[in-house]
Amino acid sequence: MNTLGYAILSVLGRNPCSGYQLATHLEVLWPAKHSQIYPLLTKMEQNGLVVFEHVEQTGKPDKKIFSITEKGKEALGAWIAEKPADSILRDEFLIKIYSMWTADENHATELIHERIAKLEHKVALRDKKIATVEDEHKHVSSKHFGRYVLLNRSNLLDKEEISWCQWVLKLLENSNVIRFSLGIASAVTFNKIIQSISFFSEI
Amino acid sequence: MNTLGYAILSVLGRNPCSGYQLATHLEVLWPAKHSQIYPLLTKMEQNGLVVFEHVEQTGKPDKKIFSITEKGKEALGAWIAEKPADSILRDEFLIKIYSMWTADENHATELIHERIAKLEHKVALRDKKIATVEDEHKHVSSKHFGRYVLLNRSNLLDKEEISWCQWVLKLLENSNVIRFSLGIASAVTFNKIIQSISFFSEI
DNA sequence: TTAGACATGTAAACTGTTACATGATTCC
DNA sequence: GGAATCATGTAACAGTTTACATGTCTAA
Repeated sequence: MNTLGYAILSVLGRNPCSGYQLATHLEVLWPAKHSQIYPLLTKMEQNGLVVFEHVEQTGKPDKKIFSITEKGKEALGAWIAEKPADSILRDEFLIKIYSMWTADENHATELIHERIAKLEHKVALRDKKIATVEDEHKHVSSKHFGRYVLLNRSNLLDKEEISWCQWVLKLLENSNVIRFSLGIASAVTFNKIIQSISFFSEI
Repeated sequence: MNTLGYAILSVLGRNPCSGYQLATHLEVLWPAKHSQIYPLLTKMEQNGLVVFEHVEQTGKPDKKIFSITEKGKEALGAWIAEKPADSILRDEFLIKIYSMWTADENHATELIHERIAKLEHKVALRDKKIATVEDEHKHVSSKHFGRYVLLNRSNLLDKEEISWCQWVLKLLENSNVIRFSLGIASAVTFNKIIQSISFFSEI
C-alpha cells in the first residue's frame, strides 16, 4: 500500500464516499486524479481494507459508496504510528523566482502579483469553509478536528506567503527608485533608500 | 523538456557545476535524485542546452562541470515567461494529523513536537545560509537575489508553521485540562477554559 | 573501523498524468 | 449551444524512487 491508499483510508474514516467525492476531498491531503483513485480502490477492496455499496441514482450515473473496514482502520492506525516521510514541495513558481532576474527582470512584478491573486483566492475559499465548521467540530473530540486545524494551517501559511510577496515587491520597487533617482540623488538620500530596503529583515 | 530540466538550467545559470552538486542545490527548487539528474544532463547536452568540461581530480573521482549555453538561456527565458503550473505539496504529516484523533489521540502531541523540532532545525540551517549572503547579493541586481528571497520565504513559512503547531498543542492541552477538571470545575471555570481555546482564531 | 562526502552511471519498479471512452443533467 | 458537475473506468506515457554498481579519502 502506498501513501495515497492511507490518504483514502483517512478520508473514508470520517465519511463513506464515492471515488468521485474522494478525488475532491483528497485535494488538501494528497492530490490524486480519478485515474489513480479508481484502480486503487478496487485493489483495496480486494484486500479487505474497504467495502462498497452500489447506489443507484436517477438523472445521475450510479455510484459506489466506499467505507473503511476494521482491517482498514487497523492498517491506518499502524501507518500513522510510523514517522512521516519528509514533505515534498514541487512549485514552478520558485524556479521562476530564482531565475527571474537573470532572464527577464520586468516580468517579475507580474509573476508575483499573479501569485498574490491566487493565494488570496485560495484563502477566501478556505475562509468560507472554516466559517461553516460548527463550534462542536473545533474540538479535539470531533472527528472533524483534523480537517479544521489543517484548513487553518493552509490559510496561515498562504497569508504568510502573501506577506513575503509584498516584501519582494517592495524590494523591486525600491530598486527602481534607486535606478531612476541615481542621477540626481545625494549620498544621504541614497543611504536612506538602502536602509528602507532592509526594513523587513528586522521584524 | 520537463520542469526538472528548467530547474537545472536555473542553477547552472548562476554557477557551472557538476551533477553531484546540482543534486544538492536543487533540493530547495525541485528535489531530484542523482539517478534522474545524470541521464537528463546527458540528454540536455545532446540538445545543446548545456556543455560540460571534464575535470580530473586526485583523491576524488573525476567530475564533469556543466555550464548553460546561449540556447539553454533562451529556452529558460521562454519557459519563465509561461504561467507556472499549480504547486503540489505531498506531506504525510498532514494525513497523519487529519486522522490522528480517530486512530490514536495520545500520539498526536509527540507527532507535533517532532514536527516542530524538524522545522526549527531547518530554520537554523537556513539562518546560517542567510547570514553568509553578502549585502551586495541582497539586491535585485545580483544573480543571487533569487536564492536570497527564497531562503527568506522558506524561513518565514516554516516559522509560521511552528506557530500553528504550538496553537494545535494548546488546543490539545486545553482539552486535557477540561477532561481532568470536569469533575470539580465550576461552570465559570469551564467557560473561561472554553474561551481560552479560541484565543488564536482572533488574531 | 565505519560512516559520510565525493563522484557517475544504469535498470527495474513504482507513482502520477494525460488521453481515451461514455453519457445524462443543469446552469449560463 | 457549450461548459460544468456527476460518475466510473482503462491505456499509454512521463516522472520519480529504489536498488544495483564502483571506488577513494577523511574524520569521528
